[in-house]
Amino acid sequence: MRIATWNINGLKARLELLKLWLEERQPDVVGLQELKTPTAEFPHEVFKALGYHALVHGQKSWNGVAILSKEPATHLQTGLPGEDEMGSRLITAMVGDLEFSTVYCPNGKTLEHEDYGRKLKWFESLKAHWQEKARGDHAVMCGDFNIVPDPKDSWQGNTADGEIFHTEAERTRYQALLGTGLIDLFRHHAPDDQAFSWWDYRGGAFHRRHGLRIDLILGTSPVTTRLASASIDREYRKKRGELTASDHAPVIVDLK
DNA sequence: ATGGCTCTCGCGGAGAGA
Repeated sequence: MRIATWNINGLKARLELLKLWLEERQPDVVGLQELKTPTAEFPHEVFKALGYHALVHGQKSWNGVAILSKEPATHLQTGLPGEDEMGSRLITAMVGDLEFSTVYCPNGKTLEHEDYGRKLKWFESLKAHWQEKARGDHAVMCGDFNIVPDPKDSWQGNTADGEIFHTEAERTRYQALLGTGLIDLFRHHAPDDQAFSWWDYRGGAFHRRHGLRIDLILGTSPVTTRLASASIDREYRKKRGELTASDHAPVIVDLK
């Protein structure tokens, strides 16, 4: 079973590249973030033609998440309880025996901005939500977490510690989420690799390897026993002909 | 030291992203 997460930075802008990627990589389940599209405008027929069902929690202009799956999924949760004012950032479904949740975590903007405190609170809500719900043994939470888990996950290494995305306060909340029983599957598979999932559009960051690993697939312990491989699909961070890329690459995990 | 690019909305230029 192939699962994946991808912040596509606008569904309409990325639709043709997303279709190419689905056809080439053939994931069984995908969490998408930053649709920037209202739920009612989601083009279900485009994905149906490629063999995918979709569950969508959209919004005009910003945010928005969706789950694509080859087999029909059973919807479990739309939106993070108590955090509606933060926008459309969570959707969860059962796909076969796997509980699959995808999240678009708040950015926070700057340490001084009021959104930073809201980001920290949102993570506390996410942890509480994940902890209080009864979970199946096999559960995955994937998405754009907007936190660099470890200095190794930043091109700047530990020199970025203390900056937004790299603060103790953010990392403490991320660790608390893991404390509910989640494991970073890429890191579990490749303990020593430095690999990034996001590169700034500006300044040739991608080619200079100035990136961050902020797009993660977390899984419960039973999921790690099924882990066959984990990778970041850098090829799809590249422009393809006239098709522009997102600033995020897809992350892919294969389960036995 | 700063901004460097791309997206959305909507028709000019601003806000957001990370």
